[in-house]
Amino acid sequence: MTTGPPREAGSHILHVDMDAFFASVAVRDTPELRGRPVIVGGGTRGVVLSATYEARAFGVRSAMPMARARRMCPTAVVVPADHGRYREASRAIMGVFRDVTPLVAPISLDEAFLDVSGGRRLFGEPVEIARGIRARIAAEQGLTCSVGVAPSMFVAKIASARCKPDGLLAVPPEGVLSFLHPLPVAALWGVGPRTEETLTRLGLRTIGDIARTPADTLQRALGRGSADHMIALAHGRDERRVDPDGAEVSLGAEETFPADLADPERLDREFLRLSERVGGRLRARGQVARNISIKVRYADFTTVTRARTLPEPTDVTWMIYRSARELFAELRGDARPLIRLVGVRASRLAAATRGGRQLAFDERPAGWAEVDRATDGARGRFGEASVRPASLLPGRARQPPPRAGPG
DNA sequence: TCTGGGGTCCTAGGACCC
DNA sequence: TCTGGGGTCCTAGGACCC
Repeated sequence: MTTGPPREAGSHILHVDMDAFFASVAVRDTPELRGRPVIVGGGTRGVVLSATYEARAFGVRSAMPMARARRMCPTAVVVPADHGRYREASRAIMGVFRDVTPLVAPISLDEAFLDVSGGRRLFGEPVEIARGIRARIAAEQGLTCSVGVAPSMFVAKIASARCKPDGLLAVPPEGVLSFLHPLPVAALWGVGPRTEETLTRLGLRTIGDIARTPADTLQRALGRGSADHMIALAHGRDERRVDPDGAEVSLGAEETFPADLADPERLDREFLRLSERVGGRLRARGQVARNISIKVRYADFTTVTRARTLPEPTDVTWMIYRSARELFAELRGDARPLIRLVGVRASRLAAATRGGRQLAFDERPAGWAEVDRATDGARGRFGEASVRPASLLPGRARQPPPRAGPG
């Protein structure tokens, strides 16, 4: 999408990022937690999903294994995630954004880019808009956020990160290079630990160092695509526009087991369960997938993926499951026995259309699609737990999944 | 320290076609 | 009979983000 005014006219981009979002929602809803180190996360093999600044003072960070986080901060209050609450707060926050511009591109539940170039006459200068958003979110949600204001998305993103928590930082067009160049390379969006290490080996520590490095040196180290992209950013160039309706590329479900699994029947049931989730979500969104992939993570954490392109796109649980189990069966030959995680993903998504399908005779899509419709309908009326395939029912664990369609 | 679950994007290499 | 080159589709792996 290329909505919005041309770059030359001067874009005004906001990046709004909630502060310690999950943990802040927990503290807001449970006032006794205020001022204490709070960690959202858990599970036997969980990681930290969010931590208050009081917990971060002990070194606790997002994505850190919970066991390590508890050791670093034994006094922390650990609370389980409550995604319903986060979604609710997120909807309200995104609503505040959309009150000032239709050009809102959510990045996650707690983060979005806003193009406010067109709203200046109505809502004032970008910094005023940013102040207004922060005030409304504080008043209506009892939550703080940080906002970066800049001529481009990536500078706005870096700016919001540099003023956390509860901050506001505006970078004017003429200040972009002097803002960027002293920053460490890892501040660039897309530079993670690996790329940082590569850049460090080249003696490049700051974004300014990248800007001063010959292109071919970076291209040899990082590949042409990444190098050119990084050089453009280091010079403050970012052509991306705020795209309010970016289409999803894929959709998946995965699960890490409390203990590693070897039992083929249990693994098979997991693939069925995950296929159900993926199929249900596809159907709820009115989409079909052309490609199905599985992911298997072994006890030693090595991870493999296998994918297959379907002859026809599908949203039928049985088709997804059948692909998944075939891919897994092909993997079993050289697989290590203990498995930590399995996942199912649907990609190459498109809008579902009625009719016009040509499928092999033995695939019986109509029958299975009807099963899905009945299942989805019952779920809608009676809740998620009301309908499960027979092989997922308690006491039926040993029954193999069906091999052919109904009817 | 023992590593979630949701994703996106990029690269390399092979198959295949002209 | 010692081996082109471009384009497209596909898969696997990996880096990265929240």
